[in-house]
Amino acid sequence: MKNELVIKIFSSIAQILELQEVPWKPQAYHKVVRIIEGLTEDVEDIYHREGLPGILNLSGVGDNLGKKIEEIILTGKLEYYDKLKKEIKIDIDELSSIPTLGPKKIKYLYAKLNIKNAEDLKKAILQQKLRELPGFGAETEKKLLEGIAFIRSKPKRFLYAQALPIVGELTSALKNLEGVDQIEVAGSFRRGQETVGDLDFLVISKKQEIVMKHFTSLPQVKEIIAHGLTKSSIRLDNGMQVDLRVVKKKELGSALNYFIGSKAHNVELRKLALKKGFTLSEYGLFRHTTPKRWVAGRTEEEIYHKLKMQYIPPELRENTGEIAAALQHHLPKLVTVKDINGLFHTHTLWSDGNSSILEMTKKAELLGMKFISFADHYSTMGITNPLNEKKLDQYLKEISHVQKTSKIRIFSGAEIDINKDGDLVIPRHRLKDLDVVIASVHSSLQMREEEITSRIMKCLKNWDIHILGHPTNRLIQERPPIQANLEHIFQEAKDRGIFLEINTQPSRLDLNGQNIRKAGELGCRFTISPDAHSLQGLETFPLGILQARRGWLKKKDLVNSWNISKIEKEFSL
DNA sequence: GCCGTTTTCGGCCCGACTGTTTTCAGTCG
Repeated sequence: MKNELVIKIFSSIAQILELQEVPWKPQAYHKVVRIIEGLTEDVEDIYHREGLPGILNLSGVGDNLGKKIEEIILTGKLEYYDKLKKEIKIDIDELSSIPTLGPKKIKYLYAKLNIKNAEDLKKAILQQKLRELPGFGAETEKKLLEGIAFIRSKPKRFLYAQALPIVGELTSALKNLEGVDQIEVAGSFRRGQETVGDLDFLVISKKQEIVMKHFTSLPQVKEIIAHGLTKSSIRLDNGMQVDLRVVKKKELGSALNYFIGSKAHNVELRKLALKKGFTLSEYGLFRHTTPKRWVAGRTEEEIYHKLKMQYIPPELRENTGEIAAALQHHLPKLVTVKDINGLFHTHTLWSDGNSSILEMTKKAELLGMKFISFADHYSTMGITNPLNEKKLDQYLKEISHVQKTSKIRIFSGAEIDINKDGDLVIPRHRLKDLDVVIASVHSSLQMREEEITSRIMKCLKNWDIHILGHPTNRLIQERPPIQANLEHIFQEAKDRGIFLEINTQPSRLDLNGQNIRKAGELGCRFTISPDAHSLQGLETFPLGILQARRGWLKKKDLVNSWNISKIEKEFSL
């Protein structure tokens, strides 16, 4: 697990080099950071499999940076970085995290006022020393002071599911405004990223002034960061930044493309455009003539079309091979929410859920599902109010009872703990009583890589299970994934015909898009599993579709899209 | 520091907003 370390060290180096006004090198480091951020596997895994050549294969990585990555993988540090850090006495990471403070100002402030960190800066501002310097004024002091307060109380990134209602709220607040013809959300939210840092909106309007005035005076606005005619930025009460751009109808496609990103995707797309004799900006695709001539930009589709490539869905735009695939017309036809016929992994009052089997079934029906699969806990953890052998019989009886009057197919099942030794905590002969068997790790999450890998492998090899539940056990921004060798696990799951779960609990999203793609390339198949403990919990399943799409999955890769008889056959029912 | 169907040298995405200027540099996305 070295990606984060490489990212941290390289970002820091880039900032130091920017400070030293070294030309071009910072961009090279920044570029590699972007590449690694979008990587579907860890550089350490690549290195162990393919050695240095595998690292050099990454775009933007040449001999020099390749060897530096190798050093970080092998030693956990980088001599060049340690040396650079000694040269500069400044806490560059802290200072450059302050909004509106960049390398030029940091350098100048160090030279003039010996400011080395945020604390020094705060003192200097309170003594009103900055405003005496050319290029600085009272307003700058105020902005920087606010910036320091902001980084000290900096909110984490928001979960996708937390951003979702905010997007809905802001959309309806702006949509009905006089002069707004269309509104679109862009940014990482539009790409379905599991967390979002800020929100980007685009509107088509001829009444820019009115729109911007309304936007910056919404009741949720805590701070106005920028207020212009085409671009404004605000911060909401909850700390989230929201940007709004007003664009012309003719430019909506190119603006959307630009602001949906990712940045890495945009940079590559612009380079590709250049090669083909165009320039691409948020204002359109232009033919390289003098004067340059507008050729596309009303829609995203026409831009990709003019570049002689397939339209690339936002979820794929991470510069991880989608541009090459689109040029060859090899993009997968991604699964959609409409393809989903039913849901796996739901809990009821029989363990730690909040609703009955009947209520959950009705809700699934209301969501347009053709089947639902229950999976109450079979566990040794008392806190989940788990099933035991006796309860299991009653539970199965109630499922059959509800099935009699239900319009949709109900699959029985259980989510069974994988114990420390890699065995399921249920008598083996009882497995045949269940339609769907989910095996999950819930305890001893701290085991070393070899231990936890062989624990899960043993379960996959020796037990007749259908689904491996939340395979990495991570909780976004709360708990890291288990240290298992996922590649081995994915391979075994594939060989044994075991489905991998895409758990759609908002803070799990496990597997995530990157892991899904890796497993999908090995030939694995998947379930969308809301892991619902309530009626509302069932509604989270579209979050899993976003991850599936980010993992390049097609309809047939998700069991949820199959018809009932095919599922029954696959699960030997 | 990287990269190459215009190049192994000479390029490297590009425009809006802000504050402090009075035409622009710095920052950001």
